[in-house]
Amino acid sequence: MVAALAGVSRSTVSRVVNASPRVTPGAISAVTAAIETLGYVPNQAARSLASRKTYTIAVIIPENTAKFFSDPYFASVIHGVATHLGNTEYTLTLLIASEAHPEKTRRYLQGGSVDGALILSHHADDSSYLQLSSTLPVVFGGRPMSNTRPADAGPVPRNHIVDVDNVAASTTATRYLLEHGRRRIATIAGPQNMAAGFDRLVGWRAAIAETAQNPDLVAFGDFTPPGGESAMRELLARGESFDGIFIASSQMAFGALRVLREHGISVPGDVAITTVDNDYFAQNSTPPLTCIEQPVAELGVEIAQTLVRLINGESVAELSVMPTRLIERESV
Amino acid sequence: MVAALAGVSRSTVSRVVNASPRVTPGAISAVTAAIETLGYVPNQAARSLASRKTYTIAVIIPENTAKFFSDPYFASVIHGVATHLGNTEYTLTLLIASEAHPEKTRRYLQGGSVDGALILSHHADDSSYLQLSSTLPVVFGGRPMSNTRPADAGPVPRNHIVDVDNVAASTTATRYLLEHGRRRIATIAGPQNMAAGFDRLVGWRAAIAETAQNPDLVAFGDFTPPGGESAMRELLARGESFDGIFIASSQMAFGALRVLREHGISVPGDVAITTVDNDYFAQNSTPPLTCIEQPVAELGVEIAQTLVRLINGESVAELSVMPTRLIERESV
DNA sequence: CGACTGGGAGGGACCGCTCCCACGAACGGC
DNA sequence: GCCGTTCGTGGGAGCGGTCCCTCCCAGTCG
Repeated sequence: MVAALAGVSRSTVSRVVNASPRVTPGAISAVTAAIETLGYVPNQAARSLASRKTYTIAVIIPENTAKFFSDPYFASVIHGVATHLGNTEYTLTLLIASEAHPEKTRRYLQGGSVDGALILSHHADDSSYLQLSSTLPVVFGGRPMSNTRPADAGPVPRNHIVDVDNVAASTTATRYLLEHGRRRIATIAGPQNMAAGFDRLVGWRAAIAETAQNPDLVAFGDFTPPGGESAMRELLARGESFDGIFIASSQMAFGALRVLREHGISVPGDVAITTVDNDYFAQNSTPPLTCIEQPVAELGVEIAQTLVRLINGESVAELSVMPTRLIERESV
Repeated sequence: MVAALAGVSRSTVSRVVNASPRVTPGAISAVTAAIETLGYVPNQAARSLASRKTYTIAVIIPENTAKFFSDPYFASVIHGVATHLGNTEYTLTLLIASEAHPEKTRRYLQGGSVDGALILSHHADDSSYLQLSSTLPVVFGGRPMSNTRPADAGPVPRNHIVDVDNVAASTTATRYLLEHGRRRIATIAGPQNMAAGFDRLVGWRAAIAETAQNPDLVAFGDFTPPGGESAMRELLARGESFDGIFIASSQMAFGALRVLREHGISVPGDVAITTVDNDYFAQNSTPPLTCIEQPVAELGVEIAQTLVRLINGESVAELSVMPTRLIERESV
């Protein structure tokens, strides 16, 4: 191996590879030369077996990849994560969790293949991840879902969370409609088994509660354009009129807009819209949408930073809430 | 450890964990019980060090994640890959390649962390991956780019490729416009450093070459909606008229449509459109687009299958070309 | 000039698992 | 009843690193 060619011991090779300060320049150059000619790459398995470190971090993503991938939100957050991790010694890996074979994911995570895990967009359904942090450093991007509800099986370990205040954000977006003279405000809410869906409906309700309106103008979508379409169709089919609507994601808003256009309903003339996520859809629909912007990239950075600190054993705040801001466009 | 609690040797534990047939039912139940009470998860590093297998496969994705994620094509292909791998013992991992620190990716891939790698959408720029297959089983989803050009540094090892015939597909799509009476056919081509972009332009040229048309009605985009927008603006700004256009991706077509609408140019009245990728954009734009459909999920399955066979040392065809088909809609 | 000091290099145990080999018991055939 | 098989099990040698401990040698000081 390398040690023989360089004429030194394995210990010295290890020191050179790990940039230990106490090595003679001569030894360093001999070893690097040997590494070069041999095309040597240290075996990660052996290394992590001995050192109990892998320097890789996993982002766990649900198997139903289509939804995950198509949402610019995740792309941006992951970009933020990757950016931060790029400056560290950690490698980022996205782990596709096969729902049919959860033990594969478990083996990977608990078998020491990674130093820590990131969970974005947690569903109420996969409660397994709530326990993960007792085995492994874990950070949730967005509050995990069961925290709203009583723990069903044993105590849930304290989880580290980086989130935005979805309730406040949607209250703001809904009030904005009211402040601009709209009186009957509907909403298209997201999936109720995800915090972003749940909390944004809570926020809408909070704003509506301050008015005399009957809070029943709700339809549900799955955060995708087709989901927004069918939710809007459902809302229109009910025959109740509304002059403003808060839509829980710009992708749904995009789908909903198509339906409004079909029905000859003008925006913002007949119906004003506010939504969440300042992405391509919000910026480029007709008209461009007034929306709540989340600091997506910063969110990613913060999540990554939190996890790395956790791995290093530093003490980190359990909850970090990032600010949002409202961007005014032509849809109101 | 587990062996002590179960009252057997480590060898027997290993046999049980690896489902070896030659173990007494009694021993099996004793070991599984011990595993259960101890919450034992085998250490992957130790295991892969000893067995030289990791049972994980990486999809390498370029750092500029935004483009990658937002393209439904990748989501579908990866879904296909994940589906196939879900039925095997392999775990799928997406490796975000930090371009600023290529050695991190190299260590991960060549350091024995994975049994094989998948490369989707290879750019001409990252030639490093062309050599990867001499170290590791590798399959390219879509022909790697330098294959068109003379090797610049040493011999390129033979790479396994799963692809669609992009040239034929775009020729078909362009001819379709001609067959429907269009006479001046433009194109919005994709990035020329990617095979999908390059080949689709070649295909368009091939169809145009059969006509008397001057083949200069080309603008370039980056496969995204904004890219399609600016390409269309550029095309219109040139002042040359055209009554048909082949757009190399439906996302670009989506952006281009916005511009046509702005300019009051009707589709298909004034300009007919064909494109590639039967995704949400093609199906839901106004009007819905005639397009070439790629068998995206099947492509993923085929890619995964090929890689697993390669890892198992089976002999596999170096090139597998999947069929495409044209779907007629209202844009022509 | 000898003893002390400290930094660089080597030796070997060990990380947790796999896998080969050897051992012993049970069983069947002659 | 003895020997040859077969099958389950245990023992031990690695896999390729890390890291602690020891050793050696050169430089310094009394």
